[in-house]
Amino acid sequence: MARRPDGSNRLDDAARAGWLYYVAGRTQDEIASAMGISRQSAQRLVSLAMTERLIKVRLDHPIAACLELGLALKEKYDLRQVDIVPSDPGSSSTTVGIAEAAASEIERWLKSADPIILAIGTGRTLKAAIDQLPGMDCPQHRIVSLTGNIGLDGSAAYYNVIFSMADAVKARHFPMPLPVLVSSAEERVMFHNQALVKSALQLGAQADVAFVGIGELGPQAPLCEDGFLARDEMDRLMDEGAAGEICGWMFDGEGRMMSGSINQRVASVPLPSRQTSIVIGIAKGERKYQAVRAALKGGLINGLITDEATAEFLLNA
Amino acid sequence: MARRPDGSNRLDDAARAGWLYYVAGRTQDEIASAMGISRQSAQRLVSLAMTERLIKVRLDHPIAACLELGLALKEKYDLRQVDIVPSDPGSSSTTVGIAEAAASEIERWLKSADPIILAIGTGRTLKAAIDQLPGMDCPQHRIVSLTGNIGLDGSAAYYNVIFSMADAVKARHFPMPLPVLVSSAEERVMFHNQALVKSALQLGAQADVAFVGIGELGPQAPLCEDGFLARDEMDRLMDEGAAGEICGWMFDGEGRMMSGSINQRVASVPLPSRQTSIVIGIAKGERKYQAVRAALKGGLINGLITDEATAEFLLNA
DNA sequence: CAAGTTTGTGAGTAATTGCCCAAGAGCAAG
DNA sequence: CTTGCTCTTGGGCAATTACTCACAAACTTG
Repeated sequence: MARRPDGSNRLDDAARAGWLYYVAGRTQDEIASAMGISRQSAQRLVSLAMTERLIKVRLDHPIAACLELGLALKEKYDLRQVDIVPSDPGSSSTTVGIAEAAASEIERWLKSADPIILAIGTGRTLKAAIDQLPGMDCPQHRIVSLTGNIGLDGSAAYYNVIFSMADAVKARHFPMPLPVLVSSAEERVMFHNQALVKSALQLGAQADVAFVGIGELGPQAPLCEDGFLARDEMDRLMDEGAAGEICGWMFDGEGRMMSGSINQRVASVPLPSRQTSIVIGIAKGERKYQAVRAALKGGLINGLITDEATAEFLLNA
Repeated sequence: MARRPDGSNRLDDAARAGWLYYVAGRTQDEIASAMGISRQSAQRLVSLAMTERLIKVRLDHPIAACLELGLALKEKYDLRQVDIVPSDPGSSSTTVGIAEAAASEIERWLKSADPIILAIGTGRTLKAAIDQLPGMDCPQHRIVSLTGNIGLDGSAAYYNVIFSMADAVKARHFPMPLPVLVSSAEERVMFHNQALVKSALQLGAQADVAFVGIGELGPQAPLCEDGFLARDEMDRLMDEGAAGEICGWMFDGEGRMMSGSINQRVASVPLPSRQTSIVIGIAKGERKYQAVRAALKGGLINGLITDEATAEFLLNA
C-alpha cells in the first residue's frame, strides 16, 4: 500500500473527491464511504480541490442583459469582441468573473488547429485568468509576452503570467526578460537588441490576438504597488494627465499615448496593430473605469472583457 | 431591463443566480436578497442552472478521465464497483497501478469491523496486489482461496497468494491444497471430499467479496507458463473458442463457461454468486483485453479494477 | 366562460455541509 | 527514549441547502 506522507497523493484524492462531488453529484457522506475516510476528511478534500483550483466552474449562458450591454458597447466603440459577465455587487474582487471569462476566451483561441501567435500582458487579472485555464496541449501555437517581468529592484517575482500559461497549455513561449520601465531610451535600445527580446518584439508585432490588462494610475495602482514605478514618477504622470496604462504604455484620458519621456522608457512590446490583430482588454471595477474608457476612446484595444457595472458606466459615460 | 414573459428570462435569472452561487461564491440567501426574490426561489434558480447545464464544472486532473471511464463502464456492464487507474504508456507491466488500487480496495474491505469472508484467486496480479497490503490485524475476517496452488508436476511453489495475504493481515485463512486442474471429474470429487477443501468450498460460496485475476489464453498464457495446463490442452481449448479463465474456469468470448470436459476437471471453488457477492476482476493490458471483455459480457464478474487503456477498449468494443 | 392542467411560490422540515475544538499521530530535536 | 511541535483526524454543532407539500396564478381546452 502506498503510504501518503507526500502531498501528491493527497491532491489525487482531492481530485477524486472533487470529481465525485461536483461532477458525479454525490454527497460528501457517499464520497467518504466510497473512499473509506470520514465525512470530515471528505469535506476537507472537496474543499481542497476547490482551493487548489482543481475544479473549474464556468457559466455558459449568454445572459440577456449582459449580451445587450455587450452589443451596445461593441457598436459604440467599434469593437471586434466583447464579453460581459454579471456583476457581483457584494464583492470587491477585481478578478472574479472576468478571469473565468478570459480563460474561456483564451481557450477558444488555443483550440484552433491552425497555429496562432497569442500575445499576453501581465498583472493580477491575467494571472487569475491563466489560473483558470485547463491543461491543454498546443504545440502548434506560440505565446509571446508583451511586457517585462522585472521590477525596479531587479526582482523577477511578479506574476509570471507567461510561464504559468505556457506550462498549462504546453506551447512554445517567448518571455521578455527585462524590466517594464528602463532608465532611458538608450537603455531600451540596448535591451531590445538582445536576441530573446528581439524575437519577442517580432512575434508581438505579428500576434493574432493579444490579451492585456488595463491598469489604472494613482497611488494605489498595481504598477506602483508591485514596484515597477516609483511613487514620485506616478505623481508626475498624474499631473500630466495620465489616465491608465496597458503593458506599461501610458495614455491620457482620451486614450492618446503620453508624449513625455515616460513612454520612451517603456521596454514592452508595442501593442499589436488594431488593424490586423485583436487586442482584448480585461478589466473591471470602479477604480479602472476611467482607464478603460480612455483605452476604448483611443482605440488602444478592440476587444473587451468586463463586468456589467463597468459596461454600464462605459455606455453612459 | 428587458421584460420577457417567456422562459428565456427565467433561464437568464438561473444563469445569473448560478453565476453568483458557483463563480462568485455567494450563499443562496445573499443571492435572494440581491435579486429580490425569496431564498427558495433562489435555490430553485441555482438548481435549474445545474440541471439545464448552464454551469459547467470540470476537473483538471488526470484522475478525472479515469473516473469518467469508470462511471461509463459501470453503467455499460452493470457493475457494482469499478476502479480505473491511469495508464502508463511507457510501461509494459501488467500489474503496476492496478496492484496498488487492488490493495487499497482489499484494505478497505478488511477495515470493516464486521467479520467478512474474503475470497481470493491467484496469479501474478493478485500476488503483486497483496504485496502492497500494509500490515493489519484482522482476526475477525476469514480469507479463503478460490483455487489450488499445485502445478502439474506436483510443485506448490506458485504465487502463494493466500498465505502471503493471511500473513500480512493476520486473518484466519483457508487454502486449497490441490491442483488447479485434476485429471478427471472423479478425481475432483475425491479432492473435494477432503475436509480442508470442503470448508474452503463452503466458505467460498458465502464470500462477501472475491478478488480474482483474469487470465488470457494462448501459448504465453500464465496458466501454461506456470505449468498448470499442458500446451496441447491449451491448443485444443483455443480451437474450441475459449477466450479466458478465472481461477481456472474457462469461458468463451461471450463469457459463457466452456462446456467441454475441461471445466469438469477444474478443482477450484465455483465463483461466488454475483447476486449475493461482489466479484472483482483485476486485470489490465492488451493481451487480456478479450478475456476481460468476455468476463464482463458473461457477467462472471461484477466489479473491475483496470487501467485507462483497457477501460477504453472495454467501452468501445 | 368554466374546468382542468401546468407552473411557480412560500413555508416547513430533513439532509447536507462548513467550521471549531480536542485528541492523536508523526516527526525532529534533545 | 522523551519532549515539544505540527499536522491531521473525527465529533459536535450551527449554518446552509434540498426537498415536500399545499396553494395560487396563468394557461389550455372544451
